[in-house]
Amino acid sequence: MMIQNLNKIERQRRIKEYILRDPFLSDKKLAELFNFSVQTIRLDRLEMGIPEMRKRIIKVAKETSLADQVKSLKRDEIIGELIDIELGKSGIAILKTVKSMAFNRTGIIRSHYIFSLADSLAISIIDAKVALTGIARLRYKIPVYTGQTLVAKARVAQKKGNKYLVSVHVKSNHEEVFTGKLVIFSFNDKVKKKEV
Amino acid sequence: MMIQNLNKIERQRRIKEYILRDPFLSDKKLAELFNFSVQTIRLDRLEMGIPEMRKRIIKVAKETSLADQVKSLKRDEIIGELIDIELGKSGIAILKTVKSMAFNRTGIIRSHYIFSLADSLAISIIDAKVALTGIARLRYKIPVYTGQTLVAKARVAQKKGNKYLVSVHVKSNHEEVFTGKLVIFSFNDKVKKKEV
DNA sequence: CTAACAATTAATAGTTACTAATAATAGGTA
DNA sequence: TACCTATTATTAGTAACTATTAATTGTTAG
Repeated sequence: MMIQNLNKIERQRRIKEYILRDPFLSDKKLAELFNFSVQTIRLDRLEMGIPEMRKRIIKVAKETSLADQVKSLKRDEIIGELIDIELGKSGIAILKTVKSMAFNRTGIIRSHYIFSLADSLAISIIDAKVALTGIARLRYKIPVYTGQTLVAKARVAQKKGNKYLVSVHVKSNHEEVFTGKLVIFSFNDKVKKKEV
Repeated sequence: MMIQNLNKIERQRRIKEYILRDPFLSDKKLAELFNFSVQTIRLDRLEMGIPEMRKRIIKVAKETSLADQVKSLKRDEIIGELIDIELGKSGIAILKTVKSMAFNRTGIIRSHYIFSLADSLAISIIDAKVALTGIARLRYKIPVYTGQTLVAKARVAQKKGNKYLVSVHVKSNHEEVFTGKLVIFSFNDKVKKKEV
């Protein structure tokens, strides 16, 4: 019974994972995968409160069918729009958040979009051919929801040789939602022309 | 016959429109909407080559499903591919870097792509409905160039209530290029059952 | 007027992927 | 031995179909 029980729990854990990764798996397919009967799989699903395949598919479909309209964002749009910049000193960028940047369930913007905004702004204010992020400390203070417009302000706080300390503050409606401190290294690989 | 014919064509045009706008309409619902028999609706669908509701839903779902084999570039370019996961414990994801993720001048992958890989992996191993990044400490150790494949390993290092400390290590060719420590908070908006 | 034809509806059998309930079986444990 | 858990089997019923054949209705050309 002990061994059986453990097996059962382990099996259910794996079934859950499989379904999470591939909601299109029917009970029959799962039964074949795990070499258990269809009935056992069903019992497992019931015990875990996982709905049948067709309902799972409908859920997945609904989550996105409404969303789409707005297609894939161009990568550069992740960066936001540079609205002001003083090379070597500071810069401001804004990003209008859209549905595709958010978790479907909650409408909360995924953290890496905010980091992308901060990071690209920080890099773009460095007055060098090449700038690379070395270390970053990020703090997400308040969740940001789809539709909110983010304003990022970056400032070079310190400079030692080719090492810059840049602080970035992101606000939405005058409320700070994110702060970050980035250590960025600059390199002047070859000839340095005027500017960008 | 002329009038009938026109009606038929008109009806089919409208059915097509309805289905386009709402792929979840079954033949029965369409029959009710148009006040024709289910059989007529079916014939119309067949004549127009429109698949049945369930297939339409599957199509919609697959277009955006994370688990989908045929991955939509946009999303996967950012998130990478989950290749193993043990909910609540650890996970592995890989990301094949491409040109569009890099700076043109140097071919070095922009840091936020690496963070995105790490961050999404960290979030996906949290066994909760909603997980949000709160704090992050990142260290970029070696530049990554276009074409390199990144392997990210995340592990829950600590858990206190709904606060998780997740460490992520990203390697390329067995060389560590990035490490990060993320503090993630989980939320169960709709509590169902307790587990584990 | 009627045979022909299109459009529509009905009827029937078979499919998939289930739910829900009940029963049977194997392998332990107390 | 009686009980218990896990597993498997069986049966009836559901939605939403496919595929086929047949019946009905309406129009119209000869």
